[in-house]
Amino acid sequence: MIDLLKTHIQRLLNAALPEGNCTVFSDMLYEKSFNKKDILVEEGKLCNHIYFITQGACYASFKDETGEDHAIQFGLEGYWISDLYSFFSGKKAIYTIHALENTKVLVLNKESFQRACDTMPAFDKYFRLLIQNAFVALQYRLAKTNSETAESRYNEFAQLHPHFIQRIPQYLIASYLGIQPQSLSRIRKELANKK
Amino acid sequence: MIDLLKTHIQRLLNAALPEGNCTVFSDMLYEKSFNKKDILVEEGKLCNHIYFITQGACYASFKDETGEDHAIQFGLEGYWISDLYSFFSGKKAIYTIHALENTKVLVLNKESFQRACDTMPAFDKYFRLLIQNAFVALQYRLAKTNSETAESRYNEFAQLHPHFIQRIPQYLIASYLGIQPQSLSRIRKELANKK
DNA sequence: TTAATTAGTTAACCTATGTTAATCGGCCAT
DNA sequence: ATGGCCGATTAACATAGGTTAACTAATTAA
Repeated sequence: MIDLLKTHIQRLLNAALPEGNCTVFSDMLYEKSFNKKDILVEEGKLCNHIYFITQGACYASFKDETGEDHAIQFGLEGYWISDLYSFFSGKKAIYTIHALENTKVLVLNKESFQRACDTMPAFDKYFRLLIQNAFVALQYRLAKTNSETAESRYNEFAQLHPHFIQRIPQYLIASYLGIQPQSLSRIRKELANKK
Repeated sequence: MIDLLKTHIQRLLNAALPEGNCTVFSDMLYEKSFNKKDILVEEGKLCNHIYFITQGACYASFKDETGEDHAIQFGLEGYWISDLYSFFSGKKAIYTIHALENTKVLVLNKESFQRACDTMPAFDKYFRLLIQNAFVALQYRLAKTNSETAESRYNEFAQLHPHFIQRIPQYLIASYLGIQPQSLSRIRKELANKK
């Protein structure tokens, strides 16, 4: 199992992984590479995998009724990304996941995920914590979306995710914040003037 | 264990609960009553419980920088409600939970929750499914918030949650949708005119 | 029962953000 | 190298939703 993932797990669990677990889990994973602009998961198809990004950058997007895409999640090295709706329910994906750069991921399929959770308590706990944290963060993000201006959301985003600001195109950050790229451009201009 | 909860669990698991589990779990729960306008969880205090509503209605709200409250979640009979940020992290709650009606809940504290998950696989799976579903639904809700008009969000909400429309005051529904009560009033008027 | 408070509605006006369109620079593909 | 795209910026104008304020209806408290 690649070091980045092992570190990630141990940091979240705040404990070392049993050596045996490491080996078993490693065998469940396989590496896969994508080129910039490749599709990792496509809306309308099944998504039976979750991806741990070891190199590169990705984003998940949602297509609205008018055909516009809206970014809902970004991932860089050390992030998991997937369409969890499809992964958990077995139904067709509602999001599309794109590679923003040449990207390498570790793939974990659903059967392995189940088996890891069933047979290794450390992994069960790890994935449980992951989704708990994701839920809590998402609820907070929605609360902010419903209560603050785009300017304030951009500031918070930039402060919380400086690495995203550097590597994700601005039109996607705008989309993630729920505004148009022109609006983000305007907001950034006003922020620059304020200083 | 009250029937409503047992049914809820069995429906989500799509399987009957072992009889022994039922008894053990029942002993972990205790019933608590709140009057209309009581506070179940208060922002800034610890929240070491999750509540299963057996009667009544509640909502969780978030206080923004200007002191305004924003509804982020509703619960009726058959819903769990809590400040999961505080519950999982042990830090101070960021939300306040209010009783909208005289309300009865089953209380599950953190130690019992842990023990139930550790000792009874059925409960482990149940709570895992709960939070998975909640995450997926929340992500979808955010996608809609970022891509649709208030009118469209209200329509979807009303269709998805007709029982909420009946029992939750309109100013809270507006807040949940991220708009002002006056705006929801205007939107409802326009919808009525369209027909 | 009435007074007082709270929820909902309406309307006039305001503002943040959307829309359209034009321009510019950088990058990719030939 | 160069032609064509794509992302970012800017500006003028449009609009959904916010704000303020008044009024009415419903609920609560006395």
